[in-house]
Amino acid sequence: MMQTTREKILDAVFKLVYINGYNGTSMAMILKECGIPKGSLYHYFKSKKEMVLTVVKERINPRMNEFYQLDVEEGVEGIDTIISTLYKVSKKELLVSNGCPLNRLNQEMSPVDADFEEEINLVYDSLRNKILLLLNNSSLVEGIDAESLSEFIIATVWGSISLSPKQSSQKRYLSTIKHLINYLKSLKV
Amino acid sequence: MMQTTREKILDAVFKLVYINGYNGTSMAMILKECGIPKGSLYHYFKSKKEMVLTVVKERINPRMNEFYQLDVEEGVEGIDTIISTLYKVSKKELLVSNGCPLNRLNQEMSPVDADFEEEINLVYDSLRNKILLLLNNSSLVEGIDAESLSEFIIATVWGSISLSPKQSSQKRYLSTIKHLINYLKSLKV
DNA sequence: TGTAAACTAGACCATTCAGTCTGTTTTAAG
DNA sequence: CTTAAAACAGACTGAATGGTCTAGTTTACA
Repeated sequence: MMQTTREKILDAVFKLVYINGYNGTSMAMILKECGIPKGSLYHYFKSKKEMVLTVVKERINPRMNEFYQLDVEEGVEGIDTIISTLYKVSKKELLVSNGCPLNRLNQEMSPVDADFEEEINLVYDSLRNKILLLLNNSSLVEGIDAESLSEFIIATVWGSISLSPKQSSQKRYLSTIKHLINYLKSLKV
Repeated sequence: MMQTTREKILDAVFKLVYINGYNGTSMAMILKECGIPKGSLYHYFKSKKEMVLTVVKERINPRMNEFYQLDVEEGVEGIDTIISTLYKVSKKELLVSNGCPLNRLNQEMSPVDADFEEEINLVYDSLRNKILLLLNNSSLVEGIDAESLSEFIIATVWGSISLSPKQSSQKRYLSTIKHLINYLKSLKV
């Protein structure tokens, strides 16, 4: 199936912003990457900002949901779904190469632009809520607050991915995740 | 004591880059912030890049060491020093407001510039090595690898700080750190 | 006090930036 | 076939970018 102009643009923007960040990516770079003239691009998006926000919605958000498959399964303890997802994710190389695209943009844009903050938090919240749902569907040892635990899980995964983005080896990342899994297992009743 | 021109520049750069990132901070902004004319500034630093790298060395690095006081204490289990430092750090508000300045710059610049990557990794490594030293000075339950545990600690703390930098409340951050402390305590023999 | 070096000062420069403008071509509907 | 809208195309614009240049001023020391 042939890719539409709009899709070509979004793919190029995702790729370049993932590597160079928002301010590090110029319109000229984007135009060159997707080989589409300026007039066409501005036909689809009214500004650079709107374009990148669209990438968050239509590229990064689905990607996050694809990576972190965290839906409630019949007859499976929620926390076991989380653990097995963590295992699976730790095997996927591409995620680690430049850190988490959402987190990267979050660091750069959220402190400086409320629209980005809002859009990025939507993705983050949906992820956290899925984890929360799974945790509430589990029997945990007493005194464990599911909400703060869901934050902890996300914080640790994101922290692992974002540590020294360029050279962080798969192995290093994996051994970090093992500690998280280790901790989660200790919370099962 | 009076502040030198060079110090004024570094302070302004630290502040602005912390908020806006590297590419989001222009020379014009820096000049305005510190009220120093261009010619003077370029007398001290030959380029924007050199200037920001100097900020990493002379502002961010000492700041990290000041925040994370992780030196070996006589007669104290290393892991207890880590735990009490985590407690202390979680009470310091300023760190959380815009995330960790080192991590922020890391996310933006490391994938794109080898000099930044190197300089930032120096700070990160010194922190990790301190933690490693403390862990090696502790009795941990069997099967725990101190090296990967030190990575895990940093990943979790950085992840906690960087999650939704703007609005992440102190409370939320604190409850995340509690899980880390909880885990660390479970590893004491 | 003479003088070289350190520092201050800001006008100026080429380049790049995001975004606009004015057309041309293609598509789809009647 | 006609026609209006959607899409393509790229030259052009004003503002902002990092950095240079040529001065003037202060400092430190001989």
